[in-house]
Amino acid sequence: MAATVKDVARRAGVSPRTVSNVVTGTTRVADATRARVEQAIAELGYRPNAAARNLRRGRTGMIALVVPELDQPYFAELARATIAAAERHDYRVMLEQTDAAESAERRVFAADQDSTLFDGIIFSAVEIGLSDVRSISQARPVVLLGERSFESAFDHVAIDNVAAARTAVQHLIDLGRTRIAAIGAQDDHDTARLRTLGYTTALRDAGQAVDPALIESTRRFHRADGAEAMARLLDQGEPPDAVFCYSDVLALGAMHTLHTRGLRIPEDVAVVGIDDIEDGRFSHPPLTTISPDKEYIARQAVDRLIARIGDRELAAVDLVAPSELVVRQSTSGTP
Amino acid sequence: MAATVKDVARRAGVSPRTVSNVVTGTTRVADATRARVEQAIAELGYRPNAAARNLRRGRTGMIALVVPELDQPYFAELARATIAAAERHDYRVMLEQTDAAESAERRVFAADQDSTLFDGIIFSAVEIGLSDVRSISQARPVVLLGERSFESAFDHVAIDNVAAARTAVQHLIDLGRTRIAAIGAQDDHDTARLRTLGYTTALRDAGQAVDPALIESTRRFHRADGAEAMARLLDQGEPPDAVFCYSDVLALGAMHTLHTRGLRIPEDVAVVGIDDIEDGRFSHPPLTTISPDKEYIARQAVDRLIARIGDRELAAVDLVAPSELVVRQSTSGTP
DNA sequence: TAGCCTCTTTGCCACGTTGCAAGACACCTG
DNA sequence: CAGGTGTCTTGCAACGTGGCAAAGAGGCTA
Repeated sequence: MAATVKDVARRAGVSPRTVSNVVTGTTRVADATRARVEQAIAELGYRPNAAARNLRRGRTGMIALVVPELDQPYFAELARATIAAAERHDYRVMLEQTDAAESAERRVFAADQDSTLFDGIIFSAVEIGLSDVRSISQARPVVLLGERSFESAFDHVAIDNVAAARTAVQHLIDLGRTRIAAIGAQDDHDTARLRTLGYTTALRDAGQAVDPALIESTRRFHRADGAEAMARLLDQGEPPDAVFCYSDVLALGAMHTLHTRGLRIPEDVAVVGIDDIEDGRFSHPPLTTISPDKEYIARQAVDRLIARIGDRELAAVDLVAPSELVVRQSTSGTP
Repeated sequence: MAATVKDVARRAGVSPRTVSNVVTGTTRVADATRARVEQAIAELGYRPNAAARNLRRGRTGMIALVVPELDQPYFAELARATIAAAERHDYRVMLEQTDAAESAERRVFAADQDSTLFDGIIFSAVEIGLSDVRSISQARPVVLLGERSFESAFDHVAIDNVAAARTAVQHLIDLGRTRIAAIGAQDDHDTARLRTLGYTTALRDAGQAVDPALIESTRRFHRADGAEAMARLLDQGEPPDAVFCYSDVLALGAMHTLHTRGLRIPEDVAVVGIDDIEDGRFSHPPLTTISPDKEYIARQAVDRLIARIGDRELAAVDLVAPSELVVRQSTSGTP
């Protein structure tokens, strides 16, 4: 049986309350007393019981970060940044994976079940619908990451996806490319929709026609999806001379196919992605990408969530995270 | 204020105890009563309070997985598998990052502080020393992942690193390579040491000399470290014709340098890694690697940890996870 | 119809902690 | 030396749940 405040108190010859005062540091304690208590704590190896503390305090000091897949580099990097941001508030982060739409429901439900385990939730899941979020939000504060069509009701942090996509495509246009494909479109995915909008807007602004045959949908955002989409594009009559991928991982998959087919990057096909994951910096060739400020996103999301935990009545805000084009050899040619 | 069992009980016209019986399902409850209680739960949006439940039950249903860096693909994939394995036992996984040796101490300490938050810990951190683990292990069950020189004292799951390294290097020897370099050696890292042992053993068994100049140490296991180590190897007089990297990420970094220097893979330099991360399947060329069974590792670690939570007196076991060579184009030539 | 048995439901209490507010004590000022 | 001030310590109670064992209800057998 682990030692409790009572045991420590007995050993140090003080009341349990004083032990608590020493441990939490909220109240003034005489140096001599503190020393005695600390020694007793050390001797007994006392550790505060988190469950009891949580129960008494009415909060757990934990927030949940819900992502589709932890082993997608973007989310892993985001998770890392989120954990770091939460740490500064003395909060811990519990990671939840939704995997896929179907599974997501189950998970979200599970998260809701054990809800009292978290003080708040950061959702970076794409599959979750408005009603799901709403039902969760009744119970506890929620911050959403990524675009949402129903964003106004909740705190929300994202890059400007239309602008990001436009910038990426404009970069390809500036290189003189005229058959620019897109990989990653998804009708039921808000972020993807905005990126498609940015893509078509950029083309139209440049006076280029939008060819639906050059817009490839993918079921998910995996390397394999990017590879398959690229293969489909190449199997059409006239291949593209550039491709804008809605994520770096898709782009890496697309490049895989291009290599396999013996096409040169960027001479035959230029490739640009979004996310700026580390893989892209070391791929062959290194990947041009739109780099969202993940630290900013994580920090804002955490700060906002914790503010909301403190005051449930705060008005919802939309925060736009910075993002910038990072040009590497997948578009700019071999150095 | 959230609804409690008392509120539900009042509404359903039963005692709080009956509500608890319905929720936990441990005791028989008449169908009519159950229906009434469930309706009241739904109406009030009642959710069990995790803190109170943990306090009463004396366990939290959470385990910690401690890894160096979550955004290293291997650990992200391992985390994913661990979360899935834990889920089958109705356990949740809390992820902790140690980042680096120094930071690790702080984290481990923090984990120990809040110790009662977890029922057990799975350590996949390389920087942690025996004394650290021992101090933690006093408080709660621990399972170690990866090689340890002090393994006998704790439950422990790992691949056979010597055999894995030998297999990888033997593969390069079989291809006729004669100047086989190694990237990733670290004197103070048990896993790295065993891999170096496997490397030298394979060379000696094949009658090849071990050239210390071909063994590159790296401070960490990042892409950049692999890239730099490869550059150092190439800057020496005679370049290697093959390189065995102690992780896929190192290998991807090494390939980056090879591409930059205009060397062909595998014609000029064959590359093999360890970990079988997804990146390697889509790199250019796809990476030959030793594939450890991550699902096995995660499952065994979780099963073992939970068994130990149930019985603290279990004898420590060493479990060897399967691993196999996966040959791709980074060694076998362009298809 | 009494007695026994099984199935349900319940009351009591403790898990370990901390908020609150009062109590104890020493010391200082006038 | 009384009164006051500030510092430090304490007792009490409650957070919400579930283990235990006993009480209650209803039905069946003899």
